[in-house]
Amino acid sequence: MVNMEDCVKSLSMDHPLDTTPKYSVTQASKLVEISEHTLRYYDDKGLFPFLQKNTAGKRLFSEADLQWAKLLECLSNSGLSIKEMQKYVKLCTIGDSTVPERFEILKKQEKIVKDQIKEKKKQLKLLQFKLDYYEKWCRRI
Amino acid sequence: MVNMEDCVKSLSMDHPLDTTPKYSVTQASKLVEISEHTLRYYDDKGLFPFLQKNTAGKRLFSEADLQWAKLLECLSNSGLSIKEMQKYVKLCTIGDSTVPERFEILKKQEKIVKDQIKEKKKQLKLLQFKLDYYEKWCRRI
DNA sequence: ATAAATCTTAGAGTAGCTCTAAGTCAATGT
DNA sequence: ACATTGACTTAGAGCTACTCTAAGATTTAT
Repeated sequence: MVNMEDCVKSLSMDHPLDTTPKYSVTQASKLVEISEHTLRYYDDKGLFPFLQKNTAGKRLFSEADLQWAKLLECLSNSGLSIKEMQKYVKLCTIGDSTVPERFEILKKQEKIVKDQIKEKKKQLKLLQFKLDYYEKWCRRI
Repeated sequence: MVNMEDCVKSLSMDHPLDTTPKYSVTQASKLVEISEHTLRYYDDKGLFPFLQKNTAGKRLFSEADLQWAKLLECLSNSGLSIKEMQKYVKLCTIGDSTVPERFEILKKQEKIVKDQIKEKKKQLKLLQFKLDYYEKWCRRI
């Protein structure tokens, strides 16, 4: 069994990983720029396996949880579904034996993001072509 | 009042614009790589203002419609909502007087796509950092 | 101690597809 | 000529990932 630190330590380059509960959902939301709704939604879906709650049931995010949130956002934005993220979380909680499988998941996402960048560049070109056309049209009047 | 050609001619760089109805929804879908469902959905939403139907009510896409579909896809992928696309379509059908407004819409989308590319690059970096970490971990075993 | 702020949950609402079902129509085989 | 096939139509249901709302609990400020 593995802990939060193992899951996210690759994200903490310079700072030692801090798992002490510190931030309310509102504070966390502001720090990671993800809506409170989404943070709660992700937690409800089990995507914060190490998130703590105080006696009153309030969520308390640590620095490590914030880093983890950033990874979730990255995976989601690159097209991973909630279900697939749940699977990834599960693999993380199982432990080191799942590293190769986790590697494959991220490798696949890496390719997807690369393709997305290519697509975005195409979109940009198309928009700029139209803008250029409109600009010329305006000058010709 | 403006026609289909005006709306999409900036997209037809080398080829003369062809507005003759040619392709069924299935054929069009394959050509532009957008699902039949989505093409019908966009048409139902009024996003193909010049799309023709034959006597039996079947949609017939011209080359110009295919180019237009590509633009719709681009706008959608860059984050424009259906409502905003409907507005853009409306401006196109009104005519030349709306070119400045259309320009502003596309200019805004250009900025958005540029930001999206930056975001994607950040995501890629994060994934590659994790991949690198996993790789090192595997070798260390 | 009362009011305001901040949190909780369950569940409804939304956007943009995505799919299904039931029916229409043209082309082809017998 | 007529049935079958297959590609199309529509209306509307279903899905995903949020996004918001309402009702209630707890903390904080006066």
